[in-house]
Amino acid sequence: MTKAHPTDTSHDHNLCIKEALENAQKVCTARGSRLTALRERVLELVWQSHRPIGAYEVMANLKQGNSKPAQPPTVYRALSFLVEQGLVHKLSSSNAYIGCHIPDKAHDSCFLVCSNCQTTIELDIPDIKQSLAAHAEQCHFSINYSNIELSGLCAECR
Amino acid sequence: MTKAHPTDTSHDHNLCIKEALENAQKVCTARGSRLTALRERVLELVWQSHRPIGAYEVMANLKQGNSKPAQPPTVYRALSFLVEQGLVHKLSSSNAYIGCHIPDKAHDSCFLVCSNCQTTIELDIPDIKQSLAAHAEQCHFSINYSNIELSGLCAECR
DNA sequence: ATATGAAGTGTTACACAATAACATTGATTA
DNA sequence: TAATCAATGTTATTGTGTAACACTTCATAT
Ligand SMILES: [Zn+2]
Ligand SMILES: [Zn+2]
Ligand SMILES: [Zn+2]
Ligand SMILES: [Zn+2]
Repeated sequence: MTKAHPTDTSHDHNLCIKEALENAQKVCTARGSRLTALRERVLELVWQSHRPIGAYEVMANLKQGNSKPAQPPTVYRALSFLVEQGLVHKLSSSNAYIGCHIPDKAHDSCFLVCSNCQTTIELDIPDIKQSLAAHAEQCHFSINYSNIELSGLCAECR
Repeated sequence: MTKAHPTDTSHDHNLCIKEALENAQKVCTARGSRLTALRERVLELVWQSHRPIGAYEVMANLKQGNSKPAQPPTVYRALSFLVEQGLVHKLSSSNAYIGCHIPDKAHDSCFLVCSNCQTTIELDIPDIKQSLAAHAEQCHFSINYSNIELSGLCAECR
């Protein structure tokens, strides 16, 4: 059973959100970390769409919604927690956050960001990591973290 | 003749700077773009070391040196020009800039950033790009720009 | 040479992104 | 229950980047 791509506009996104929240609960329970109401709410907001969302946008949504309004430190702390737990990734080229769909699996992320609609797909590509490590080794360089962000056009937009 | 790696602390860095400035002149002349005194000075400051430098650090150095002090927009404009011309790359994960050593050659960059000393090596890895493009194509995604930043330990630091 | 327009730089003010420091609240445990 | 630590609230500040407009410099055409 293959999963629908986020670029498939007809997919049931409520299911994406539901799964993400369930996965988060599982992951946090397993690790003994606390997914508080605030953190869960922020995670839900990050999962609003398959486009990266900025910290201040999250904050604005908190204010609008039924949640209590929050200041920047509150939002950044929640986001930091989610990133630490691997539930959310940060895209440094746009200072924005996106939910991870495989938070229970250790992986090196590779993001495809559509330059037209911002829809973002996360790929887990072990072979690329191997290849990069080999190249790096030739410079006597050992990799321990990779940040790969590719921009282009998604299926819908091209 | 192989070139010394930036991580080789005994290399003649004045030569790096000299070559970078010469290359810049060539590239700009060939393209009919203007490498003004300010832009050249900023490029020289970026090439101060093989570590990425922030815009505000460049600005501070301009103030200290014999150059005229400059405001943020001035510095950012110069940096933007240099990035457009491919003379400098921006590392988004650290909001910092580093000189390109192959500005005359179209390439997709891959950066190895030492997490201990920040020394950064730029690799041109066409095969990785091919591989990434192939993976992306499976999601019906076409890549037109890649940002790859790897952190780890360089030869000196590990 | 002089006018004209475009490109580059100066200047001020502001917007957006992130964190420091400290107070308060809530959960856990002795 | 008291003590303790984790989480959140609050205020202020730092860091990063840009908008808008004035002024200067350079290239080109008359
Ligand atoms: Zn979805
Ligand atoms: Zn992920
Ligand atoms: Zn050097
Ligand atoms: Zn380069």
